[in-house]
Amino acid sequence: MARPRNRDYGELRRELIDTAGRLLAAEGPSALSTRRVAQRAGVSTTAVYKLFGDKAGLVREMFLAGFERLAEAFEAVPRTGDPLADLAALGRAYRANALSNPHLYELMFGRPVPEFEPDEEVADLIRPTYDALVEAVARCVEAGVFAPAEPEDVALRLNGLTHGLCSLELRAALGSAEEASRHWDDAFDTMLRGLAVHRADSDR
Amino acid sequence: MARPRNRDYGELRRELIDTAGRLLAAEGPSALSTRRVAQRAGVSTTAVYKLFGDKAGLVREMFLAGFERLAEAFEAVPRTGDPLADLAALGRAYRANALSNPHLYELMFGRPVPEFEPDEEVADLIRPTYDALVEAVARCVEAGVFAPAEPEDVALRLNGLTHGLCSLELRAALGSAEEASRHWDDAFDTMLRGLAVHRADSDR
DNA sequence: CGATGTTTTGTAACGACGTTACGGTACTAT
DNA sequence: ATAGTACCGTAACGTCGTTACAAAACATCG
Repeated sequence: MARPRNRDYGELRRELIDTAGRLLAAEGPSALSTRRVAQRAGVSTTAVYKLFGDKAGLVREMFLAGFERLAEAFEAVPRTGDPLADLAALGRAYRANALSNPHLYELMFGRPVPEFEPDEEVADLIRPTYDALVEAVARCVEAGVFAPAEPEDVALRLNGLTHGLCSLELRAALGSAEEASRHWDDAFDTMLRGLAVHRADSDR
Repeated sequence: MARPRNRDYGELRRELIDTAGRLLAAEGPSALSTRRVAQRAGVSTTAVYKLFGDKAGLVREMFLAGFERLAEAFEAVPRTGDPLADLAALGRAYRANALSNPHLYELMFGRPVPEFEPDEEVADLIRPTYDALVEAVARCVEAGVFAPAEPEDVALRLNGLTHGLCSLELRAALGSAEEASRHWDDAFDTMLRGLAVHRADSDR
């Protein structure tokens, strides 16, 4: 004697997340309000709270959607016989993803929305994406392209550099697109040269 | 027939900026409201608007105060005969400044307050601090410690890495303080080795 | 089919925010 | 003393996140 069956909310969920993403991209973080998202999707604000609990819940889903996109971009990177080239391709994929979803990137790796802070569960969902990087580094070490080192440590260094460059580029601190590409290439060259096995080490 | 003399507002300005900084550090970006800042300083919200125009004006001053602190930290780094050591010391000063003023750092290099975006004038005030880095790099190149390169380009690479590492550490992604220090040292070692003149280049 | 009880949802409200209009207060120059 | 201007606090407007409440929708049971 009740109404136990919930309707399928998957569609509305996706629609709201999508709407929120477009709103964020179009008008920036200050436009991302539950009211406006609901209004754009043609539902009441209550619906948002029913589905996501609060604004942080909505932002959390956007956050996860962003990581899904990044994971897809990583999976699209082929695994060739050249581990160094694969690693560089991962870096390019990371950069391209950041540039084509700047606001989502800020959401994922900046701190623009004070309502939401990633928790333990979210961290677990993110880890596999990071592991792809670690694994690419491990292949470089195994192939003898890199000097022996802990892949996790090297991945962290590369991640630091990559995130820093993304951050600078999104702030337009890398100049034009061509200049930026040059900076990326140079920075990666430098870092990879530092990681490589070089004769000087064995000479001393 | 008037009241032309303006009182000296310097004190109240500093007090408000300071109060806002402490509020930001204590309770995060969401607590940074003109109302609360004014209340803490014991004045009316109108005073804030009188002195800073709007909230963005206040945030702008906080932003500049943060850069002043960073500039002071940079100036405290001595200029020894070892340009490489000086460069590393600059990196450590940057890191220490970020860690001791995390919210201010977010304000300066993240994007937590959507109300304020640095303009041209602010960029000019910041440049000298960045130039200190460029100059330190130039000394390394001149001394023959680094392979010949444009100091601006190399500085950008180092800035990218440094900012990326700060960003990761502020997100607690670098582990304990000791682990983080090790990561910093390793990352800088790697990058600096990549920038150094090494025998392998001339051997080929 | 209709009654029932739960789920869903829109309306309206609360408190806090940024911002500003307004009116009173304080003070200087005459 | 008075007039006129700078200053400042109060209160308001619109918007925000969030929630209480009541109406509506609907699956189950008689």
